Amino acid sequence: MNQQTLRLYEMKAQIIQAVGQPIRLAILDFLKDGEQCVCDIAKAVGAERSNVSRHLTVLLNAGILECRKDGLKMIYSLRTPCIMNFFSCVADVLKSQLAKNNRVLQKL
Amino acid sequence: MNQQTLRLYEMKAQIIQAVGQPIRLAILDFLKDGEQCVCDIAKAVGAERSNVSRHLTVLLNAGILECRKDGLKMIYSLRTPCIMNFFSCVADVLKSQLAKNNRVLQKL
DNA sequence: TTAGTATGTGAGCATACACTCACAAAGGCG
DNA sequence: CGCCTTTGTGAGTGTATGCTCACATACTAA
Repeated sequence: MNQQTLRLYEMKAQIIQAVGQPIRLAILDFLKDGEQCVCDIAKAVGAERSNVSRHLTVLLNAGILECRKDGLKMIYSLRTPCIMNFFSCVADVLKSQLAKNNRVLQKL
Repeated sequence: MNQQTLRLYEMKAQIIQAVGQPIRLAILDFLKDGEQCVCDIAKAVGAERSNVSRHLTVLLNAGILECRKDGLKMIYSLRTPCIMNFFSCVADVLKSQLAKNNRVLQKL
């Protein structure tokens, strides 16, 4: 694997990793219906404001979110809504995984 | 966010997180063309055998890979090839991100 | 059986990550 | 102006992650 290929994998991994965290998944799920400010996001996902702020920074740096300032508030929104396609893929894997577990359970 | 919803996000996050690592991305990319044994995977991605073995365990636990034993060798393969749909989504985000960076660069 | 190969795993280490607390900056409102 | 709200960030902490080395296990072949 050459240096350039590795770099590409690293960039892709950064994006995927940004999505692979429960609270950040909840944030994306909450934002799929439209832009929201930090305090409302924090209420929706049930986490500390400062913590949510950091999670938003991660998603911002990964290029998944964008934000604009509106008076006191910072409004965050999905920059690439295609990111939501992720979730159907993940749901497929999850279903397949649970189905396998069920097969194992039934053999007990 | 109730306990059940949180649990669902955690399960999804586990799957996504399993994919969000450069070497594991390389492994999946290598396996998309067919099953392979550990030593060949290690050669392909250019990492230590023991390290590759652990990465394979992560992907196995996430339900993304499956394996079978063939004599001395353990043969790994994609269990849910739909996982490859991930990558086109990621590529979209990456392109969009690079395009934005280019626009910023041109303003300098 | 003995030697060699493929694989997985315990131990240890360095780093990254998620979280909380406290505080500072920016803006709205009396 | 002073006070409150919203947001981001530095510092500290505990845990998770990725990696390597050494070793044990399982199987093949002479």
